[in-house]
Amino acid sequence: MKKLTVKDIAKIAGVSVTAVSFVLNNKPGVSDATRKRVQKIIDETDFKPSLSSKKLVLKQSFNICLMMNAFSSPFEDLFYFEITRGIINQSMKCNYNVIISKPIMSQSELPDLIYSGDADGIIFMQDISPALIEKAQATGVPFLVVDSHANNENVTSINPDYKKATYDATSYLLQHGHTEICMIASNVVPDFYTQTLSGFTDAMAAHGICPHPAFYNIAATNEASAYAEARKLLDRPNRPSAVLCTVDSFAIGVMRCAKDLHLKIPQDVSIIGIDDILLSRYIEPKLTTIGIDKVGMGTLAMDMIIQKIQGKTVESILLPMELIERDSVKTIQ
Amino acid sequence: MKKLTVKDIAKIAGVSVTAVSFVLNNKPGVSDATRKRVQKIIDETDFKPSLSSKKLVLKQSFNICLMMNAFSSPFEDLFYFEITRGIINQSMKCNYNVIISKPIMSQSELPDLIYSGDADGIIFMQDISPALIEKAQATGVPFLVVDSHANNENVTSINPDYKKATYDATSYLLQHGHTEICMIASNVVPDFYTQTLSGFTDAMAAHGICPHPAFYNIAATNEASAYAEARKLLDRPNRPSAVLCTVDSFAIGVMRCAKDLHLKIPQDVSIIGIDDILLSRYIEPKLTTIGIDKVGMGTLAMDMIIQKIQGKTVESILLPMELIERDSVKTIQ
DNA sequence: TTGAAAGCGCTAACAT
DNA sequence: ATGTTAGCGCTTTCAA
Repeated sequence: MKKLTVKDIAKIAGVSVTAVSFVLNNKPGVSDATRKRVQKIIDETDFKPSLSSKKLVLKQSFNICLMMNAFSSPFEDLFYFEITRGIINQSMKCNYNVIISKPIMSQSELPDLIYSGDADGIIFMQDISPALIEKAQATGVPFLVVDSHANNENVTSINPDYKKATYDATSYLLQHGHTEICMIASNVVPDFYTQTLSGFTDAMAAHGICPHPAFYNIAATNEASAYAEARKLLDRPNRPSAVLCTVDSFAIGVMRCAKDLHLKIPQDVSIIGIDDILLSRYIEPKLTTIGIDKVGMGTLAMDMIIQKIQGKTVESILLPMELIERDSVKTIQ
Repeated sequence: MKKLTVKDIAKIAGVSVTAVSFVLNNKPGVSDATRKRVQKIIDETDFKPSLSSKKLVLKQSFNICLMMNAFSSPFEDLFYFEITRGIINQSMKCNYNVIISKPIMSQSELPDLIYSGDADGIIFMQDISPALIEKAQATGVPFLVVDSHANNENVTSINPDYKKATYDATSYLLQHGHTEICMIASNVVPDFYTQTLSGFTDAMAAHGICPHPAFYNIAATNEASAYAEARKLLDRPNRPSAVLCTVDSFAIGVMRCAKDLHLKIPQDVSIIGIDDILLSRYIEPKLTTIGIDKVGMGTLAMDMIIQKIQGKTVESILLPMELIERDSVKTIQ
């Protein structure tokens, strides 16, 4: 059976295509009687108007491009995966599609679909290069950044409050009697590094402790390098009593290392992370960490990008994180 | 600056729109000289043709709809999440977009985008109801099912060989000296239940063992119910020496239960799963399981749906699974 | 309230 | 090889 068009419906109903269009889009300009009659035909024939043509004439795609960083896509990274779930769930409610893409040519170029007018808005995930921001701005397509770790005045962003999270994690450790605390931070994104660093030193200072740089000048990029750093840190007599990881995946590396060194967690070392990825509650012992509602972040991102598309001004937002107490930190006397 | 169109390019280059269209689509019909000249203008102006209009005239959307059953269970998601990664990666290479959606109104209705001609093909993930299959067939949009757990003649599907997987898991246990083996199976999908059941009993029979129905008439639906079943199973003197779970997430529930009962794994109970989800290699002890290349499954799904879209006939495929030996099974004398 | 008709920006059949 | 032109299926202006 041939696919029906507005023309067909108009013919069947004995009205003009204009009337059909008005009925389809709930617009005034048709009498109640006509509207009912047309609606009946639409229902009976189960007619769904073609989206392609609507998009063409409206110059809207009803697509949101979700741009992931080349290295950690939502489907490689459990943290972003949960945010993505929120984005997609919300997109369905808003009648938008989300198209997952990534920058081409080493992150400095937007994909064609942006230039082809096939996206009404862009959600960037994770840190974004200044070059990419510039390109995005040049297109005029509304965009925002989720978890950029940075605070750029010119860019609408949704960020967890990592500084406070680190402050809280450190305070938690201090409250449990730890003073020999090491921090393994991620230094891939400078802003993130700065935020976590000051969160850490501030909390230590609040307890009158000025940590030795060797205790916090420790950077990792992933689980493996966190393992390597932990090795240097833990494999000696005067090891710290606690290690704070600014990313849960690092904490998982540190835990693996501790086990390999036959150190018991938390009896021999306490470990705390930040992020609360899915794994954290399943590893042994369950990881104490600072978490955030990631699905909610995604929902928020979708709502905000739609606001921007509608031309409203949208403010950047800093989201609070919360301590999730599990089994990887012990109190020391 | 106004968005350029083929007309503009044609005017600038002093040729017809046909020439521009041919150049854009690498089609014959223009002289080399013209092609070069037009291409130069295209490059200089950084012109990208509108996709909406192309889609309208070609009656193609270049979208693949990925239909997921549930966004609920994080465990199930972990399995499909890796398949999705394969699908999306491959879609980018093929210049298709994947739009993630789910059936509306309690799984019996396809989303509007299918009826609006906004998807060239559908990939269903997980089991699919006969009603939904019928609806999909009625639309005429090519589709296939990934991990349907079933073998429907009329539906192109990609399935892991769960029967053989269960057979292998059981054999592995038997080879390690276990005879008192319990199986916790998933009974939400009848076909899956049947396959795993026969895999189990066949392997037992091959070793001359006819297991008591109480040892395999055990069904669960998720981690929590697997925990509950394990409780009944393990909390008694004559408990089995090994339990086989037809889904890794069940195994995780069983492990949690064993720990709560102060049973050591694998010293007191051996546990084996099927699926090899991301968690399985991180829990303690690392779960021995039967795995499959899930990203590869996704890649394959994308390739197959494109074949179908191109009108080629595509055969259903049964994929082999492989034993992944880790730490949750011990040898008994 | 209604309908005719002009596009939206492409592709491709057809004429030159 | 090149240009003219008729759609694709909608929305919306304008006239009736």
